[in-house]
Amino acid sequence: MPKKVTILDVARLAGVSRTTVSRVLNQKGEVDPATRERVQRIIEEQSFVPSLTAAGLAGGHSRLIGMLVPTFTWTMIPELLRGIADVINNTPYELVLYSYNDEDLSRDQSVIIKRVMATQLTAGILAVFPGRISAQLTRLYQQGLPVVVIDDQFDQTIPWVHADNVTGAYLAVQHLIQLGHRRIAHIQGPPEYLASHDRYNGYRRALQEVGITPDPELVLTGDFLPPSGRACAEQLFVLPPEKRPTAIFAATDQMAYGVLSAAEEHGLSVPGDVALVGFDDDTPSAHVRPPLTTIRQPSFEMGKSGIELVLSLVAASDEPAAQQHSLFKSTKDGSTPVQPHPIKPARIELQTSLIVRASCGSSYHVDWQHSNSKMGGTQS
Amino acid sequence: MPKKVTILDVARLAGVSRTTVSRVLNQKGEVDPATRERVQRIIEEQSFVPSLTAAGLAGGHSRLIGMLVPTFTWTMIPELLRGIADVINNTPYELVLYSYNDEDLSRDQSVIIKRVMATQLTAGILAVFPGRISAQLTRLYQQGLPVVVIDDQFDQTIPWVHADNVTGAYLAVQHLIQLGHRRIAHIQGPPEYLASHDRYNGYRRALQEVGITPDPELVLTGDFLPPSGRACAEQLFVLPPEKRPTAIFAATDQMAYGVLSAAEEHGLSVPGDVALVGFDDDTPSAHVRPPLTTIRQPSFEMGKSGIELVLSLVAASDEPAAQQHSLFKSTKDGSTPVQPHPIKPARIELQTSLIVRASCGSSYHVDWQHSNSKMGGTQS
DNA sequence: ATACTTGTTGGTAACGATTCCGGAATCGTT
DNA sequence: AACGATTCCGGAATCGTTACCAACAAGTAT
Repeated sequence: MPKKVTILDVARLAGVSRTTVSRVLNQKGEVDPATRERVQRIIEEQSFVPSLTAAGLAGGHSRLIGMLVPTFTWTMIPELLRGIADVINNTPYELVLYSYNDEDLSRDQSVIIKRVMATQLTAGILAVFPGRISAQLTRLYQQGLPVVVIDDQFDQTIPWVHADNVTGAYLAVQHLIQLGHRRIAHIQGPPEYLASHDRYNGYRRALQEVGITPDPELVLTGDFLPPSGRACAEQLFVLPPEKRPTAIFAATDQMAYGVLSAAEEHGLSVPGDVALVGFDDDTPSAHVRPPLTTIRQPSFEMGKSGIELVLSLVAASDEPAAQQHSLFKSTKDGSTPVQPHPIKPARIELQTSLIVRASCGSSYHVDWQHSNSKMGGTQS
Repeated sequence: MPKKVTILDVARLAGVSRTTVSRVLNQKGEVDPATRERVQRIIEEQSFVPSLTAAGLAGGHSRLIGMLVPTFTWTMIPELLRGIADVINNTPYELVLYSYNDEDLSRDQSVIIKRVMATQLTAGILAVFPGRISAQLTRLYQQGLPVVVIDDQFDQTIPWVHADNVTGAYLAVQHLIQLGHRRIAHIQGPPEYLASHDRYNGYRRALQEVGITPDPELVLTGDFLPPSGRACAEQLFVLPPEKRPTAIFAATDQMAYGVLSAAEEHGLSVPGDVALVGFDDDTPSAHVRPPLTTIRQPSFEMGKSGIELVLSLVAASDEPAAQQHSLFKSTKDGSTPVQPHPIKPARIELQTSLIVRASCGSSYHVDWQHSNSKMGGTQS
């Protein structure tokens, strides 16, 4: 049980001043290789870890990255977290979790943002699927706080990381077209999320490419969850036979599960009577009956890229401290000019890939290798 | 954009010293109602929020709660987080996320613990499904850090919150027995997790209660995930007919999905040829074919109770600051005596409930209402 | 040899809040 | 009118670290 060893203790043991220890800690300034070595050994021996708290206070910058996560349960969040943790664990940074309820929009949103702002606790923000909240994030970003958004953004200002939803949806629908389907329905997600639009657009593009005009009657809106998928499917199944779709592209696997239930109830076979393709490649999708053809997103990589981007922005706003400081040292001469990020918005787009299983009625031999994916592959 | 208002600014505006402001902030000491009022108004006007960093440094205690989460994807984690966030959002505390990889045990474990210890960043720890790491947590707890464990603990020292896995499993198996099954197999989880043992014990108990001796050949071990469930099921399905089980109780829904796959491949019908019951009530379980009978855990409540317990422990170790301080003020007179928590270990057990669907072959009318659950109920 | 770099190091003042302790104001008693 | 008690408030030290600036040694140019 280490009895709280401080930087001063290390300094004493190494026979130097705490300034020097601090220097080797932050690899700033010149330190004689010999002393650096010595200090580092002592640090190791004492298993000394500088107090984040004190460092934050003194240095004016914190080692904490805020992570905004909606309580709304996206299935890919756990995988995303894995990617994020993977990176964070190799840095001196820690994650602060801000969870907010995306449902009751009015209250929670500004409260959370205020909390993030006010405590001045974090050096940067990684927002996962911000949905409606993303407007508020823009404000934060413009005030100089490094912010990165994962997967959801309408205006084009904040750095972001996202999967190529358009192409993913395009691949899915193209696949159905190649299997001979012409009346293809789409169950889209709520309009608050960019992903909903992107997937819809991919759907449109694939149809239009082969000269099919999208039929508005075949495009329904769900909320990403199974019950809504079931409800939409029921609407489709009661259409007169000539108007009924022969295939359905659901914007999430979860909604596809709902479609499966509805089909069973209506005595329709999948893929015999209707083909079905989902989106997300949730774990259970390989195990439902029939196994679900779907689009896989590189969740792990998205998390990884996202946090790396935040970290690089934070680092960048530390280096050119000269100008950036104007943000915090409120000069007495009146208004402190807000200094936006000089870095151009970084956008990282990751690729999606088609996973062919039984629910689309494919013989598993369709030529889909020309997809732009590196991860393609049928799985058990 | 608040230009970083400090406690000193508030003090000036209110015409008092920062000491007084601090007092109204922490409701310590006596402050004249009038001045308190005035100060509070200024605080409100300036939307001043004290810096957690500075407060932590000065006060010796932090407003951060560490949350240990394995990267291993438990399906109930999102729901658990919701419960935790729900509570935290109404307190001045924030969550720090420590994610660790439960797979490569040797390295990550001590690293994480060291990190938690060393940075002295958090006032308490909430550990979710710690599995193998739980021994290390005991050490932390004994050193005086408030620690609460959710769902996993072998020695009986740390406060914990858990679902009643034994009774859950008991209910599941009892239900199968009531349906007439006698040869009931169990696919259990890895021995590192307490839940695996508990569920196995519930299984045993239900069998023994009706005079059936558990057949070791019918108890297999998986790793909670679908492929392992499939592998175990295959082992069972190749048994000679007279030894083959007529029902399977899988320790997780995910493994049950694997069983479903295996059954299909072997041309066995569920529940016709084998009945199946899972555990966890994952979202997709209502949508697989056939819908899965399972045991539901109150994940949300578990999260809620867990964080509340941590918070109360933290509060308790703040109040009687006198003795507790001996922990941190390492006296010169030699060894600092370690002061264990005076509070008796709190244990909170939440109830589980049987969700009857089609996979067990029940007609949905079995009398299972005598379960100890308040949440019972068949769902679509 | 002197002055001037260059490279290293130490001293000291922040950072923003809490906490201990002593002093002033208020009040009721004798 | 004076006194202690009680309430309320301010001064100054402190937490562990970083930032800034001055100081010192050694090496090089003059």
